[in-house]
Amino acid sequence: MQPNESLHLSVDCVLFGYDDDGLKVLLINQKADTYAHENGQPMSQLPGDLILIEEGLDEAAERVLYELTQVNGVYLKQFHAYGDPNRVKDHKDRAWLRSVRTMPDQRVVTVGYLGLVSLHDYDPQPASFAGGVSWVDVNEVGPLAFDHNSILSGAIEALQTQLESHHISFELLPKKFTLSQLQALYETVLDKKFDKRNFRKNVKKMSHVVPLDEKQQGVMHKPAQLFSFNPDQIEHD
Amino acid sequence: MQPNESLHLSVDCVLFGYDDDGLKVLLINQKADTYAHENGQPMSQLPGDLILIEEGLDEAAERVLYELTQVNGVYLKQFHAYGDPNRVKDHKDRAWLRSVRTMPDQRVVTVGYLGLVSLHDYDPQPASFAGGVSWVDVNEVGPLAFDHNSILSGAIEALQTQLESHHISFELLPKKFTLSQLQALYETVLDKKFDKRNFRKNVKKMSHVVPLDEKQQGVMHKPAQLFSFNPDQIEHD
DNA sequence: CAACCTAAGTGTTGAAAATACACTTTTATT
DNA sequence: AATAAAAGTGTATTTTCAACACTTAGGTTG
Repeated sequence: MQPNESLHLSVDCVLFGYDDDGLKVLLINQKADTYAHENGQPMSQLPGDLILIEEGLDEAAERVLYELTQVNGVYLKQFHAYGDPNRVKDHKDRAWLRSVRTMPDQRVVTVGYLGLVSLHDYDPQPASFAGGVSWVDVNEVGPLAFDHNSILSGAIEALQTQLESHHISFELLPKKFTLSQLQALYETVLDKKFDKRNFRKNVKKMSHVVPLDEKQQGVMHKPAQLFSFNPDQIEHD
Repeated sequence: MQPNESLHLSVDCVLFGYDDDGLKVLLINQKADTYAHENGQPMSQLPGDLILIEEGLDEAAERVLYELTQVNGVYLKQFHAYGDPNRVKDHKDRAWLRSVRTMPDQRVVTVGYLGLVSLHDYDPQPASFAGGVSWVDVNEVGPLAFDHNSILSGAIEALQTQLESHHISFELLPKKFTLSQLQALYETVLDKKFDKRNFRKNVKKMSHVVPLDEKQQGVMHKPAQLFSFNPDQIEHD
């Protein structure tokens, strides 16, 4: 048996929020005087924290997300573990770590969680106990703390591969949505265009997308049929 | 900041080995007097161990696999982290843990790695420092230590989803293989039948499967054309 | 209230891919 | 020379995918 030591384990949540404006990710902004870039810009990071000693991983991700965003019961799934021994040893991160951790030099392995919410009718007012919080367009995310840029990349990749296979698009849409919204979501996440008529043909084959007796209101064009997602109808392979 | 404590982190390797006989998984068998089921049968488990304090996750998986199997340089990829707080607290596992760990009551989170080898021309002579080692058909695996049955299930699922998308079938085949072998591999792993002619049509489209100037020898039927895998030819999406 | 603006909604056709299916060939063995 | 065993090969049909443009409904404007 080799020598070994304990280490810390954290979860980091990549919470994606979607609205007609695009795909956003929830970031925490620290105060500039405690945690900043070389140029003085305040540091941003993914919401994450150490797990408690008697807590499962999924449980920890749920708790951390709740503590930081007041959001409960959203789709949340593990996608990858990040364990580079130096991932929390970068100079830029040291001062802040010393200010919040009792053992700032301890190695930390983190498990990345992918979360999805609709910014429409499920608008979380993220309330962090430390620092501000903001939704940032995924294409406009600057340098983040630790290895959070890699974690974000990993999450985007996981989102893309799972979007089609795992029926998770609905987690990002309001409860009632139009087919155009669904198409726009696919186009945003997968970063490619779809043909409107072909797209709608495919949706008609999905038994879990059900038309409602209701139309869009207050738009200055032909109002669209509203649809909703029926989770009971998901056909499992 | 919540109270928190350190914990242990391990890697567990699900090393799949394939030959004409089917898909196998490498298990470690403990001695019956130190680690056994209620009925006295010796306990089996996946090869895994605690990671060292200055070691990355991939690095740890490689090392642990090497120490237990003498196999180096095989395909090895993280697929899931398992962190149930009670995953090493089961009665059946306690005695053994106490015999090998300095802190047997410490919580252990483990990261599962999926490994692939060909049992043909890459036959590892697994040499474990503790207990025997054996290849077991994936359909004949009995109850394992800890939560290793779940980990194995997770690995099989990951293998199935990645087989087609990640060009990993070749990790399981000998360097030179026939199309019938390739087809049998697909049928075994995905547990479904393919039509011979259609299967071969699809393979012809894969530019990374290249025919050799060589035929099978010593078989009492028409000898098959041999193929090999050219890693340079993989078309990346 | 008529003209206009905007996005919704709708079918067909040709190309490509997937499926279903059975006989001939080559080698080793007897 | 006959036999056994798996290798190897082509075509016709069905299904899926891809490309493409006009009409409709409601709101706003003049």
